[in-house]
Amino acid sequence: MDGLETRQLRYFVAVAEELHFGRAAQRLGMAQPPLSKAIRDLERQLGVQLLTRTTRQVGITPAGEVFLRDARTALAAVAAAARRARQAGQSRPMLRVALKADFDGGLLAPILDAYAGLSAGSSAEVMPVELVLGGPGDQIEALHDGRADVALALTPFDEHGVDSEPLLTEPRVVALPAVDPLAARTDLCLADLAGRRLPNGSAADSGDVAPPPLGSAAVKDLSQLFNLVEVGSMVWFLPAWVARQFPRPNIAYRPLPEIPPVTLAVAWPAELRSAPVAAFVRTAQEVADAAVTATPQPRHRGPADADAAGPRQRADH
Amino acid sequence: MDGLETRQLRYFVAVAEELHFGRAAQRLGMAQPPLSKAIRDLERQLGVQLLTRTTRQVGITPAGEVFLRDARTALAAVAAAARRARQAGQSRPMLRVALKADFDGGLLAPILDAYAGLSAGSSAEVMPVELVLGGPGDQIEALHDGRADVALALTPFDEHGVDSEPLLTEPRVVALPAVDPLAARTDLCLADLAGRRLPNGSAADSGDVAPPPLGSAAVKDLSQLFNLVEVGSMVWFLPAWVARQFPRPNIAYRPLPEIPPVTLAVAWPAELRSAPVAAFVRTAQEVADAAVTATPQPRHRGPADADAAGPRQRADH
DNA sequence: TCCGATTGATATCCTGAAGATATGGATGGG
DNA sequence: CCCATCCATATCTTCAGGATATCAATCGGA
Repeated sequence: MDGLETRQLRYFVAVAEELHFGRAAQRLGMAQPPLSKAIRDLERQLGVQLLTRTTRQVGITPAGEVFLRDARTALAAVAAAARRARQAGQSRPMLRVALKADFDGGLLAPILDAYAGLSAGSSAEVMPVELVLGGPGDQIEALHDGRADVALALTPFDEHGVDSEPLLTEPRVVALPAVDPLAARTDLCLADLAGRRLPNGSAADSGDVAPPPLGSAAVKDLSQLFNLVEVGSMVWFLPAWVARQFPRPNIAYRPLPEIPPVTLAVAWPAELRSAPVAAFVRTAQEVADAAVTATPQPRHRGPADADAAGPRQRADH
Repeated sequence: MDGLETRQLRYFVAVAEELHFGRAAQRLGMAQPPLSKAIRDLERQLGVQLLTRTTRQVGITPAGEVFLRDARTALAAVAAAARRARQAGQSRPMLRVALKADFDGGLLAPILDAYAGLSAGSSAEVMPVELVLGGPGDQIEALHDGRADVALALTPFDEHGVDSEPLLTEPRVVALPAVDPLAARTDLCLADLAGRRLPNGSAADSGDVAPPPLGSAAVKDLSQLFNLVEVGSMVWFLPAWVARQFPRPNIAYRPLPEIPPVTLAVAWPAELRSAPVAAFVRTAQEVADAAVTATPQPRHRGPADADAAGPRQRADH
């Protein structure tokens, strides 16, 4: 009676995403008829209609929607099992740390140093670190499908299935072309950005003040982002530490009090808190605490930037 | 390259649990040779040795341990996908509430009433309730594999992958045979129970003061438990509300300050917070609050029990 | 030390299900 | 009204999952 196979889940996800049997079959590297049959068998097995097909169009039922969601997480869980097993089988297992390039708040290097330095004490809970930078999806997704053991991510993110501890909170600044008239002003508000293209694609003059995603998947690293900003095709919201770490002559960073601050957090799969992960998390927290309390604020740029890169705050949970 | 099937996971879990190919094959309803081959193929596919076999004995490697854990959760995720899809496909979808019989703190009936009464307001977020009482594992497991949408459970439980809100906290009492000499005393401590058999199976004279599990899977409901206690073969720790709800002539409930109190909580899968679930959770909290603030303490039994069933406290997170 | 019992591995055969190809039928657009 | 599009049906083929029989290695006991 029971016994769903991941193959069936993969097939359904493909069809549900494409809403087109032909394209889904092509994506799966198979012919269309067996795919149709597989989906029909799946529906019969579940006793539920997942898709509505006319001869011209495929739609998804409410039950199909929930199954699509659950199928995706189940597939991620299976992939995670495989990845973690492979990882655990390595003779030199690595602690895989996922992060978005340049979005570490300047903490990555000291954290890695401190973590490596831990080996003097108890060697068992320290292992070599491997950075997971690219790949599909965000860092949290890398945790879910087993590509990484721990992640540095900017909140807010999807907390489902992960535990996390905040490391540091900073306000966000807006990155403008230096030639932009707004760059001459020190106090900006969201309304001033009317007409400029924002990260979420919509123009700023639409009334939404929702916090724009600053980790849009489309832009892979800061270099690309800086290029877009420099040519004036976009403005962007960035954590203040980025303004501190990456001064650029053609880009002006300005504070924007309306935008809520971001928090950099260390996250790991909720089920899994191995000794090395725990040690890494602890180390990260200690480094972040030290950075907040001990570090004098570096000010390499103009006075406006000093405001933008206001005092670091230890994030409170 | 990739493409792990749930069948492979089921096979591995069986072998890893039995540590015996023959028995595992029997459990899976298949012959031993293909099972051996399947496991070997799995290991080759992962590039990792999961089991150590001599001709006489099967052991599990560290990698196998982590894979076993992940495989179990992946299988639960797949099962959950199937169950929830079936559920969502029903023409009259039900809100399935998992709980342990008689362990609802007396809140179940008022919660259900209040929840049903909600339909007057916004009908969309209320659906008929189905109780999930039995089945393998505990209520949290029922959430994980999709047998239930919400659960009432006693903390502490495994919080991984679930969100929860506490409803009420009460001290625990010990249930003794009325004829037990200790029943004459009003103030007991753990040491007094030396020699009696405790729920976790170990005798009380072993030095552990760890909170004994009061939801041992072995005993399905309170009737069985009461029988065991009445014949003097066991003493048991129970939430104080049980003493209030189920007075028994042959059983004495006595307070035991050393045992930490329990909290009844409402829990749901972390990924899933549908409108009906949210409404149920809210209703449960409101009912619990009302019960704590408004209910006069009913006292049907002797003075000692009154102490045992001390004031209800609203649980603080 | 030897023999039998236990247990996993190997060899060979078979069945069924996954998949391919060819084709039909329904629908929407021009 | 016809053609293009797209899902369903029918039939055939292949191969992987599984069964049976057997071997090989190890442990225990006499």
